[in-house]
Amino acid sequence: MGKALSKSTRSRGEQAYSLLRHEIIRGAFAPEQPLRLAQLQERCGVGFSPLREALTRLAAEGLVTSEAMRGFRVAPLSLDDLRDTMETRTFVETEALRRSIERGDDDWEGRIVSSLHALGRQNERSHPDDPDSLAALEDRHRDFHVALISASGSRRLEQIIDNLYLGSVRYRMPSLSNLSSNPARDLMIEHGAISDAALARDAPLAVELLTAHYSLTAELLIQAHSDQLGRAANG
Amino acid sequence: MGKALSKSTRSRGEQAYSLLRHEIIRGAFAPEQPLRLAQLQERCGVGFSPLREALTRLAAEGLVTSEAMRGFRVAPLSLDDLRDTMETRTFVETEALRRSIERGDDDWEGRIVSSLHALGRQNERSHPDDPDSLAALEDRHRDFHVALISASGSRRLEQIIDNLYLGSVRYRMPSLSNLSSNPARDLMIEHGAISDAALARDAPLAVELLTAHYSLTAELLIQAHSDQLGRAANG
DNA sequence: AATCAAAATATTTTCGAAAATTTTATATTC
DNA sequence: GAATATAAAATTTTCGAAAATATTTTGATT
Repeated sequence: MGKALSKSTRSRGEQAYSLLRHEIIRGAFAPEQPLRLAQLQERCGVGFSPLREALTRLAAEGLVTSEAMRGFRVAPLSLDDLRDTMETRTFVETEALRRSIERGDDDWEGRIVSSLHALGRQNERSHPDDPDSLAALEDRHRDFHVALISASGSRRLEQIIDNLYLGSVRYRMPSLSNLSSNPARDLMIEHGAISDAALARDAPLAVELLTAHYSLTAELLIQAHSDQLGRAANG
Repeated sequence: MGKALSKSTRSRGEQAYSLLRHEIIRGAFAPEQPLRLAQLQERCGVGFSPLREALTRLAAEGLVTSEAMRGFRVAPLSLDDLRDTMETRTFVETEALRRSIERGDDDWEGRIVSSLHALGRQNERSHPDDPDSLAALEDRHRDFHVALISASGSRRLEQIIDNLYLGSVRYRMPSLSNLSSNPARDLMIEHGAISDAALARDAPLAVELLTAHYSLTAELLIQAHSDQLGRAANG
């Protein structure tokens, strides 16, 4: 049997999936907005079947809602969900961090160091006015947090963390420039401190710093969105 | 066909989804077995499109794997995954239990009492030789554990718990008769003790009992499956 | 004007054939 | 005989029309 290098055959359904995923995360659609097939067909350039598959998958992941015979909508955003998501994230990720500190090997340390470095470089390069660079920064940020917990030894925890990240990233996107330009905050210092504590195998400190990191993020996001969502409800 | 009184319009895709979900949980298909569309089309009585949607959703939930252009398979089972799933379940559910004990109101207590009662009744009624009654028992068992954590106040934790239950139930099904007929174990006493501790708002005790409950279940399942999976690997 | 039913329109959902891809079988070469 | 190319079969994936269902509009009645 020939071990030909597998040509990455991305089906149309997967294309549609990742495109829609991106657009929803980016905030290209309003929350609760109906996602009409005909419209999406034009936008994505694929037929009904792969489109419905993509939407079904996104529904299972929580990015869209579906009602029988009434199609799909963009999943709603709410302050309660934001709070819940960030709290749950903290709860699960701190456990995964503890386990990683316990079990992590040289490769794990390498992943932390290199992802932190990449995050720093992208941070220098990024500019609040350039959406692409901010999206890249968001990706590096994610990579760093994934690296931190990448030695937990639990596939299940990793999956949960991945899904919770997905649930929280939508809240960050619209106001990311706000967050990163917050003068009272130096994200790189926070990340560096977490990284140091993890590499020093100081689990209590690392957990405390990660918790503080997420608490502060949650507070800022809640503040940003309580205005925004409140305005939308009254306007 | 059928009486036209259906207000709840279940689409064919949803029918196919819940049918396949059941069959996979029941163990009607072997792990890693390819799920051929033509075959399933006959079995479920629906066309390609709703079938693929159902499979896509099952894949997102972890019951099925999918590879581009090579279709779907029943998700594999492994000892590592079993261990991981039960450990993660314990970690998440004990937290949800703590919060429920903290926040639970009269309705929460009512749900625990009534679901425990229903579990006891079904337990009397069930017979190891009757698969239907065992499936019903499994459902009542699930209801009880859902009731226990139903005042956590966290939709996210509930979702995670739901998915982890789904990930573990397949390991229990084939050998459920083995488990329930284990002479060294009285499940009703274990459940009663957990219920009592929860209603008495004794969080540490309730958590300890729930942990022990899951640990014992995990041990028995691992024992049962290490034989079975080991045999399959060597034979 | 308000209410209701029926028609008209819009949208989702399903079906089955056609296209694309993988897998298996067959033939060819060295 | 092993390896490789080519053809045939099996299977997945996609498309667009048709069916099923939801939503809006219309028009008649009170």
